[in-house]
Amino acid sequence: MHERERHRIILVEVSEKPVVTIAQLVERLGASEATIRRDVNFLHDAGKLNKVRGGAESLHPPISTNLVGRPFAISQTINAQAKREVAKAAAAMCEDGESIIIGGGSTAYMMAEYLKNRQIHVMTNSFVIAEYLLKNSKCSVTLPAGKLYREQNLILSPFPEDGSANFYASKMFFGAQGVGKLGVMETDPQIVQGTTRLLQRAEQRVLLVDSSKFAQRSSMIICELSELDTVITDQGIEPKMQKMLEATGCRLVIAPSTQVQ
Amino acid sequence: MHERERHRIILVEVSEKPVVTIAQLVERLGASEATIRRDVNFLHDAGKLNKVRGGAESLHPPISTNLVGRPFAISQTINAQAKREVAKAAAAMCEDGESIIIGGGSTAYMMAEYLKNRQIHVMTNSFVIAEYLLKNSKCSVTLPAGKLYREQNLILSPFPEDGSANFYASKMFFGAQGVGKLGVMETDPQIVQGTTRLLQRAEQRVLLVDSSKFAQRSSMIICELSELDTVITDQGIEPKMQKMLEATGCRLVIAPSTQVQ
DNA sequence: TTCTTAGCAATCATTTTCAATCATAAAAAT
DNA sequence: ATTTTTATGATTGAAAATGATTGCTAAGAA
Repeated sequence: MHERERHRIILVEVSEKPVVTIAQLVERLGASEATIRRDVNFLHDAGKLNKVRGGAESLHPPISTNLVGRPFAISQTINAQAKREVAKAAAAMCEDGESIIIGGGSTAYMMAEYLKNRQIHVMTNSFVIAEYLLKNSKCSVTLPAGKLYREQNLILSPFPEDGSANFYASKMFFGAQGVGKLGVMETDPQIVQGTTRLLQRAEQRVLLVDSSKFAQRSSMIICELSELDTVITDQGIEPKMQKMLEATGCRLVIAPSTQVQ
Repeated sequence: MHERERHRIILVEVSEKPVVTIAQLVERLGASEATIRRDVNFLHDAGKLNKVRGGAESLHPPISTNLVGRPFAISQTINAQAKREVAKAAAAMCEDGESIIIGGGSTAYMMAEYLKNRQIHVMTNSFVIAEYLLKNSKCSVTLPAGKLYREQNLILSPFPEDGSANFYASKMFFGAQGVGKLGVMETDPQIVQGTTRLLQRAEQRVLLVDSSKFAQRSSMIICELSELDTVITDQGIEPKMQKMLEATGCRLVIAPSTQVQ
């Protein structure tokens, strides 16, 4: 196996687990311990991962270890690296002093990490985002009214007068279950309702989806593609899908890869 | 198991339970007692958790503070104990399936601990109560809309349409800065506004104050004593104050002392 | 109070991990 | 074809982590 190939696999392993041991990597890659150590040292020097005694860990350790909803905890780990790149690009679109809305979804959640050292007015219906920003940032945080759903970690309300009507944001960032020609899709009708209500409070709508979401379909449409201002995704997006998005008139941002190719 | 992995798991355990013992962690992690102690010491030095005799507890305002062996002033300790007794008596007033509102204040906050194993519909403008109930109980949790204030850990909104209008509760439990002949008092006008708005959504109003609050005064009146249905306090209340309260027609509950004499 | 037990830090032996070194094999350059 | 460079694997002494033991202290019970 080639050196680059090993590096690539090591980074994937590291981004998916909080920590991998040298022994695990030896097993996974079939190389000697010495080689793995050299690889880990190299990637560490290159700033691609964090070396710890006994193995390596991600540069971005899971920000909230005390996640409540299992489904949420799981969805956070798949495609973690791509999601992080997307989230980083999204955070870069914000300026200090700006007012933004962040919706649910694990990609949007990762934005919180990149807003840590910023001063932004954030409205969110995601309880974990609120919790993280409250404890780790200087951002001001505003919540809509509603019931707290454990599985999705979202605040949702069946009533239209949920207090979000007084909020205005220049941008809203949100994730989704799937994206197709017909629009942006979610599974739960309550999530759709909560998201669309927030969407009306924002001037620009920015969709955050890792490229795997273009293959996903779901049952309920949040909004049409033409209603979006920007879509941020990772480099895995197919040219066909890229063309389709651009045809709808929305700006497509492909987050730069932070991985070794 | 890897060191980082242990640290991560310990932090999860600590954030999920009010207090976790060394023995529990030994069991959970399969490492020796010495190692666990070293880990706990490390995390303590790193400021990630609070070390207590026999184990570790969360850094964030632990609902159940270990009374023994704390360098707090004795009066403070007694106050905490009194608050806990009051909170326990308050929780005993609730029945499963009931809808209640819990306001801010440290006494009300302690109620959360006693609602852990209950099934109650709770609306609260206290972020920490919401967080605790979401993670540790089966209660359903509903929030009003508003901005999150870090110092008070409260959700407050200047707008009347904050989403609480659709909620109804049989009882509202709330604390206060001080209590006098003129009524229940608080310092911050925003807190007064938020509390009074919630008070209107409840059938019965239950005030939770440890007896030291009868000596306190403050600048803004939340409501008059005659508007209260019940006042719960501890055994430290003076007979004079007791008479005054009973004269207003509200029920006075003196929480039984749980302290060993 | 005094006694008993549980918790804790310090110590030491053992095991694991690590970086440096060397030797070999593969690849590249001459 | 030969030399040079590079990558890999094995070895080794040092450093770090772990687990068991011990003596001490604090908490709780009698």
